[in-house]
Amino acid sequence: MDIQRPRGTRDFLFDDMKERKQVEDTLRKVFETYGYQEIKTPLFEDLNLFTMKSGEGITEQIYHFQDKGGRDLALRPELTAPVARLYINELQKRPKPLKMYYFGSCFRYERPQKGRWRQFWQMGCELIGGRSPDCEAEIIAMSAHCLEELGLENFEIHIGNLGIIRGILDGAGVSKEEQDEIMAIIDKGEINELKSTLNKFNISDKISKILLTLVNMQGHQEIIEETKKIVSDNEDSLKALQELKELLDILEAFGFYKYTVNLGIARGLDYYSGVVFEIYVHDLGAQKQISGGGTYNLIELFGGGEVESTGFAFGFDRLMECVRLCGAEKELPNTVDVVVAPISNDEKFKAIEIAQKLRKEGIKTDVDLTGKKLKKILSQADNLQAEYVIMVGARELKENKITIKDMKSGNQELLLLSQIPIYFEKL
RNA sequence: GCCGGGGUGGGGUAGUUGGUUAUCCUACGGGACUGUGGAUCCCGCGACUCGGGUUCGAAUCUCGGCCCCGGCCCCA
Repeated sequence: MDIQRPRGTRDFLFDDMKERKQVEDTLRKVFETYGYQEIKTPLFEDLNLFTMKSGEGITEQIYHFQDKGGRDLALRPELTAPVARLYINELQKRPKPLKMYYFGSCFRYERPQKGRWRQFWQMGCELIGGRSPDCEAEIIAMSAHCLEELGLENFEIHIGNLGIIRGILDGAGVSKEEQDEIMAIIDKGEINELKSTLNKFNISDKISKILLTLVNMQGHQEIIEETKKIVSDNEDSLKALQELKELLDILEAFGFYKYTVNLGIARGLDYYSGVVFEIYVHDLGAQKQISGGGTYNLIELFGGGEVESTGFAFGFDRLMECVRLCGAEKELPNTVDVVVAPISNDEKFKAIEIAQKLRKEGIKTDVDLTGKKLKKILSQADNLQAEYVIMVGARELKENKITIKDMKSGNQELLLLSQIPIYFEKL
């Protein structure tokens, strides 16, 4: 019987994992320099955690099941809700702001395609209990920092504030449900569908015109002034706009200018409330969004206190795709530094002894225990990109020596057993 | 869930107007070389995605499943 890997999942081989680990370590390092601490939540959670407030879209894509106790559980489709739950369960009384990051896989039952898998990894941060818009600026600047650290350049960071459009809709007396529907269509970017929906909800021509103008607003700081004129008679919108302006100013203090103000971004998940942002890499094709985030009020919805929180996550697999695409990969570390080669079976014990000494010094060492011929061992060592081979043979051992071969130059010399640690001090 | 393109040894491929034993490269194992790698030569290993149909005969035609790729929907 031939058992296949489930659809939409992947096996990662040695080099894949080396590359992924490098990217993971890079992000981890950046997050930690901003004072974020790692957390880990379960792979599955109570189904309600996700169905409650993540919006309709996501519930159809959830892997859910009942365990033997009849509990309705779900493989997590995202990590923001689990982190909010963790906060409410464990961290409510900690001093604020709380900065945390996570790295883990999520699951969605969807049709796989480029940049989309059924098991995928997210790496992101949540900043709970900070002040808006300062924490939003930090999060955005930090995500840009991550991308720069990875050597990526071809990304665009789009920033918007849902409060501007929500303010207009509130002012026009549009219900929460209708608003959500409208926001979903804006997120899609379907102008015609937006027009017909605005019509369907009997929204006045004047308001419709404002909305259609807003969703197309894209640019730099000048957008703020232009938008101010358009929404001048709506206080909530003006307030949201002012907040966005402040965010941009702070962002520039962080040293980041390469942003795009985009009032047309809405985010798929319903729990976002204020500032939202998305990062695109157009070369990726259809699944070009590598990150998204914003400010949300999940914690309140789950029965926690009234706490501002902002978060974002990288689609880790898409990030990997970018790194590959841009040729930004770093050199992969070698598998072993040294291979110890017993010339015959008689030297096997001695070879093991030498290998163990090296390993205890932290040197990546392989020792051949299969009784291969020296020729094969050298070939294998070459394949593993070992820097040195230590040949342990009867001739040398008679004088308490071994032969050490530098695999790059091909040079070799005799060494006393006692000198081996000294020889490798430089490694 | 929908549309389109695919699936041949471990990896990459040739072959598809149906017709002997399915091509080549590479990787791997062994040998030429009894203690010296990345070279050469020889030998070996190993595949038609799965199931049904048409046929004297199917990798090749046909139907369906599975999986992969690109796109839609949706999303990271």
